[in-house]
Amino acid sequence: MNIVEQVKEQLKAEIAQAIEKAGLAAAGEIPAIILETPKEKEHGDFAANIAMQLARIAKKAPRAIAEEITEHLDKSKASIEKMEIAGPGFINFFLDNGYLRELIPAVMEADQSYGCSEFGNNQKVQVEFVSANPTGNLHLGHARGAAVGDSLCNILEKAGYDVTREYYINDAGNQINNLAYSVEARYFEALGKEASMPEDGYHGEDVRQFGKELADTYGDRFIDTPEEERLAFFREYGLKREMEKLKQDLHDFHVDFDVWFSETSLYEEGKVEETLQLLREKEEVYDQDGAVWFRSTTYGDDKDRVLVKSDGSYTYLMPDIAYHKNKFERGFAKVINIWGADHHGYIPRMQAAVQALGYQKNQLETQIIQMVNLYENGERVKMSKRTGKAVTLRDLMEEVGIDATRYFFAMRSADTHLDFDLSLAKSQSNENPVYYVQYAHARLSSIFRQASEKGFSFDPNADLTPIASEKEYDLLKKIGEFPEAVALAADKYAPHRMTTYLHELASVFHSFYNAERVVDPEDEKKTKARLALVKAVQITLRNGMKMLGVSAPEKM
RNA sequence: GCCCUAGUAGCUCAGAGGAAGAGCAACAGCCUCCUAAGCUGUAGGUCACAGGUUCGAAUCCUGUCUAGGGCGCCA
Repeated sequence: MNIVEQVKEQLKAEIAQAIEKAGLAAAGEIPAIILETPKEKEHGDFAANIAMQLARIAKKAPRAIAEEITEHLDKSKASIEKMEIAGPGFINFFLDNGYLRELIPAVMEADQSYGCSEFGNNQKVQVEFVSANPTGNLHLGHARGAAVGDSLCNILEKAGYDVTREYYINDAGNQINNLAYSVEARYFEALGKEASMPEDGYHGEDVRQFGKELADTYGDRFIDTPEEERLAFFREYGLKREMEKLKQDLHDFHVDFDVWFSETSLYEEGKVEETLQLLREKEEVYDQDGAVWFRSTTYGDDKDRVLVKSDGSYTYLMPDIAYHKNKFERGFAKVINIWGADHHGYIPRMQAAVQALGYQKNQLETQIIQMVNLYENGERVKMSKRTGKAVTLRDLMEEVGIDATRYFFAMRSADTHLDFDLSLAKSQSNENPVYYVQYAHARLSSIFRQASEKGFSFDPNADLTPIASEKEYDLLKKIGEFPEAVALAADKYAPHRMTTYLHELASVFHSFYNAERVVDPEDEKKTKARLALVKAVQITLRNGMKMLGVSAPEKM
């Protein structure tokens, strides 16, 4: 708990005591006291709505209650400077903000771990995200999922969870057979032979490239090999190359996984069969029309779902249930899936499956990444997956850059449709929100360069008493909110709360920067104190940007 | 038809019981001074609509309208 939270707790305790002393309510009747940080400056440093909440218990008008609370409050104990009753019965507290200075050494001490909290109690959490089929390039939707997923993982880690990042490789289904056929077709094509793409083939440039590679390396060697053998080779080759590409693209996007989980491994280890057997024993499945059905309606799904088709093969759901069983067996208290919007109808059946396996419904959390529409110069950019004509993650990184792409995706709540404005993201101007935050960091760095040029050395033990202006306190308040902001973002699975926070922090800093001078050769004492303050800002900003996978430039 | 998302300033979006918010765009100012990719100020709103719950609703409930998406023995 940092000093801001301590002061808040103290103030809450004093309010509770005042309520008792005034005889407004007995100790057991007092509702949880909430202190808000008002948006408006005129509403003080903290505001309490307790008087309104007590209206019914005390059977008095809220403003009268507020009056009595303030009369019985021990101002000396909670560094209260002034109290005002406002609106329907808010009590606005104006504090002596000197205590905020204590944040500076605390932030410097914590350094890279500033922002961490015990919120997650070291609970084991698994986040599965991206998990795109290894059959082509990562497109816009995957890019959004990667940015949101990775940022969420960083946030969860900072909030005190033990996080595993996982990618589920769909390397067992039909789509891999189609990949093999597609590679084959491109291979023949590269050799100048007649070749036709399968109905559901993959038309991407990458697959064409693989065909060329194979033709260059092996010549016409595969033309006479038996089809089965040839396809097996192409399948392996295609999968290997696709995975290399995926990993590289994601890595370059600053997204790395702890576990790459192969669907095939579930089959090889008999996990799929084992899971089906378990469901049968638990009488969660039944046979009908030659197929095996999962009674998902027991757990609120619209209809029962087929697990084994009448031709004996599994549906997609079956290995996926086995996969989730495996997740929980690895000891994760919570499993978070980040899925594309096209999977959203799939949530109820997966939740049903988790319950059928004997786990709690809320142990599985599914976040949906909504659709991304691309705009350029005000025009909607049309994309077609079939022809492989789609904007890829790689395109975005090259055209827009990693920082802007990651920031843009992290900026909006994930479960709403996103209009991605390419022109805006590419523009090197103040219209682009990512620069606002980065510029703040560059300015901070510049201050330290200037300071050292002018002979000031940064002193972590500087006397901080010169820090006393409103702008400085505003900065410190914002810095003090950081761990709470991280924990809240973790609690709501909402990375976009971090971009909001960083924007606010940058804004308070820019405002301070314009109003006050840090490096002042005339006043060494003040300069040293402010350098320490500004160092705390820099640490906070940098930690936040790192969570979003955005770089913190020294110069711009 | 059923289910999910959304509808808040001109535009893009936060806010999810407590005092209507940000960025961009518009308008008016600010660089002899640590980076003007910045700052300061002005203007801009029936929070889609109608009911309900509450001391209090953009926020919760019910219904309606509009937009997008999902509803396979595909993955």
